[in-house]
Amino acid sequence: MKPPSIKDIAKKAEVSITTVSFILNGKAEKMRISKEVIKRVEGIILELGFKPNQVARSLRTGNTKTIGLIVEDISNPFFSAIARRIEDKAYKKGYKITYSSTENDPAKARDLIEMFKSRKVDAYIIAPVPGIEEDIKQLLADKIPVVIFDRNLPDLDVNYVVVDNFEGGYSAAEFLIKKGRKNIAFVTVDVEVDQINNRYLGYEQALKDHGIKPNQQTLVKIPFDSTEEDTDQRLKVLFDENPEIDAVFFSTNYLAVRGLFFLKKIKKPIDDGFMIVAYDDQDVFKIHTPPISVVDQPIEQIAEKIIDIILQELSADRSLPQTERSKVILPTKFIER
Amino acid sequence: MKPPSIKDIAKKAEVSITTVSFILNGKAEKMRISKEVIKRVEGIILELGFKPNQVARSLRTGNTKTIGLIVEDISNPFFSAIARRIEDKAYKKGYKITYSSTENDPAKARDLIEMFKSRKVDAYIIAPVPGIEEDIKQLLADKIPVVIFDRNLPDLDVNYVVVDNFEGGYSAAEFLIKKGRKNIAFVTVDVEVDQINNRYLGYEQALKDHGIKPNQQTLVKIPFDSTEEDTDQRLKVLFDENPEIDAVFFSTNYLAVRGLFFLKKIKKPIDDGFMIVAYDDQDVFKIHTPPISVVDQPIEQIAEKIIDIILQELSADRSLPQTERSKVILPTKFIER
DNA sequence: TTGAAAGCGCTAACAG
DNA sequence: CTGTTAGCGCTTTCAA
Repeated sequence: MKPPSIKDIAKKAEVSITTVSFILNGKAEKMRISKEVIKRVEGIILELGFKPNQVARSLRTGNTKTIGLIVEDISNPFFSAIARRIEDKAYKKGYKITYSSTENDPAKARDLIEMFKSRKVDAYIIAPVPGIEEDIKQLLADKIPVVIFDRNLPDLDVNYVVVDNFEGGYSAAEFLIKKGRKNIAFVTVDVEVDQINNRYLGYEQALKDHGIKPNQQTLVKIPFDSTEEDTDQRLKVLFDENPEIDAVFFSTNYLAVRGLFFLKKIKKPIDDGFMIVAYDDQDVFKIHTPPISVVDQPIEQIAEKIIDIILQELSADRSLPQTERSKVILPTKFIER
Repeated sequence: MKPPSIKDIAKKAEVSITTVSFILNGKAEKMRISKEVIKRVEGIILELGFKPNQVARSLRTGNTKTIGLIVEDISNPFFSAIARRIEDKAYKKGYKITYSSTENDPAKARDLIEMFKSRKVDAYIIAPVPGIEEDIKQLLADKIPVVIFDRNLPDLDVNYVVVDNFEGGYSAAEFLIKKGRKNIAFVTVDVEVDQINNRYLGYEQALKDHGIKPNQQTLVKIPFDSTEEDTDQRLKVLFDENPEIDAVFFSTNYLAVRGLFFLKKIKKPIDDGFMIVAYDDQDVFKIHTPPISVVDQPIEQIAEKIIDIILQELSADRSLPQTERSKVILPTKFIER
């Protein structure tokens, strides 16, 4: 009942296992193995339903045809959409994806990288949390392909695919300003990551460029692991203490969603007198009444770029001198609704 | 620069690799290896940052500590939410998840199972498509733990975790009937899977129990790979040809979302004269104006059950006679909004 | 209490 | 053109 091994095939076909191996790996031609032998062996392979044991192959060749995907939370639509597309393209090249969620916890992220390492994944796609620079550096030193995305780690020379978050923040704030908003609150997550910071900086710059002084009172940082109640509470404080707020810019998709729930709960209407802008486009924002304007990230392109870089590095000759790292910055698109 | 192997550790510690292996696997006690040796070896392991090569270990032991997750589409919130929870519990037991999306394509599903097989994943969690019964049977014959979820394959004796879809369909239809609806359309996906069928049967039964004759004119089956335009077109036909419709029951989350977009586009108001019910709860339905009533599936419980069954089978002694398969049917909850 | 050695299934260098 | 053989890194039996 055990699956057949290459040995069984060889025995049944009355050839050596080398021959079978060559046929398996498409090297039959090059080795000038006779047509008949190939035919016979292939027949037996089919007949016995033989599938090479990938684990043994991996041990021997050192590659697992597996890519490790490390994100913040696979159930976040942004990440699951990326995961979906990456999987698709990788599958076509014979790669599988194994994923893990960090929950923004550097210790967990580090642990995940360790697990992936011991499992010998061929390449890493990481939405990094601060504090894992060293681990990534280690990967790089070992010449393992790595692409980071969503957030950049500025002091690391590594492939990355990000969007222009500064521009994203700027465009959102500018839109609100042009709509006559004077007191635009900024609600964000309490994690010091590059992409979030840049969204804020863009927002700040837009205010300054239009002669508005950023108000620290209306800058709210919500802990990543905050409960719904806690988030609501913080938003309540924001609005209670700053009744003059006439717009809110949410720096992440899930905070915007929570914000919408909160506003609904307190029955604060979103209308000409009070506007909302979110980051990332999702069905929720399109379908909301009124629809919510968003800074849209080109998810498809992001995924495409990531997997392109990975596959290209995977197929490159590692002994050659390292080519330039890919640094991709994609534009965001402001969608007015 | 190559990572240290067990051999390196042994050499440096001046013991045999057997000793190191025993220490690594917590068998030091049982083998009565001296405290000092253990200390010394552990020190060196830490010092060299040695991590056992999981691939080699897998080849030897035959298990990979990896669970294969096969779903319809990882970017569907229902599946990504399940994926998230499964990952979490599996991680705590030292298991990793590798996922794949079938897109409801039996050929792809079969291919995925093959890939997972050759990669020797220890267990399978599958949201099955019709047509892969044989492959699953094969897995079962090989005594590999399998749990299917979301949909059941009625002729297979396999562990499953599903919700009571009949009841779900019934409750939704009954709700609409009690709200005075007379012409309730049923919009569903064109895939003959058990769970979708049962949703329909529940709906049908509810109508019959209340003396309403199901109308085949208002039963729409939309191909799984339908484009947005095509879906819209089919919905348009539904409404154009059946102006008497006063409610729609969407049998899947994504169809309901598309439906909401369509209704918005044609400006058909959802109000006392026209109601919508969806399957699966999502932010979109909560936040919609008016909010949409849904048949809620207990995602957390589903994930929990799945992983419990898997871990339990994984830890069970395979040589023992197969215990009863777990057949879990969880109730749905109708949420009136 | 520890070590030697076989072998998991496969690839590939080398020999014929 | 095909076969022999040496490992990849680890676990585990058996012996000492």
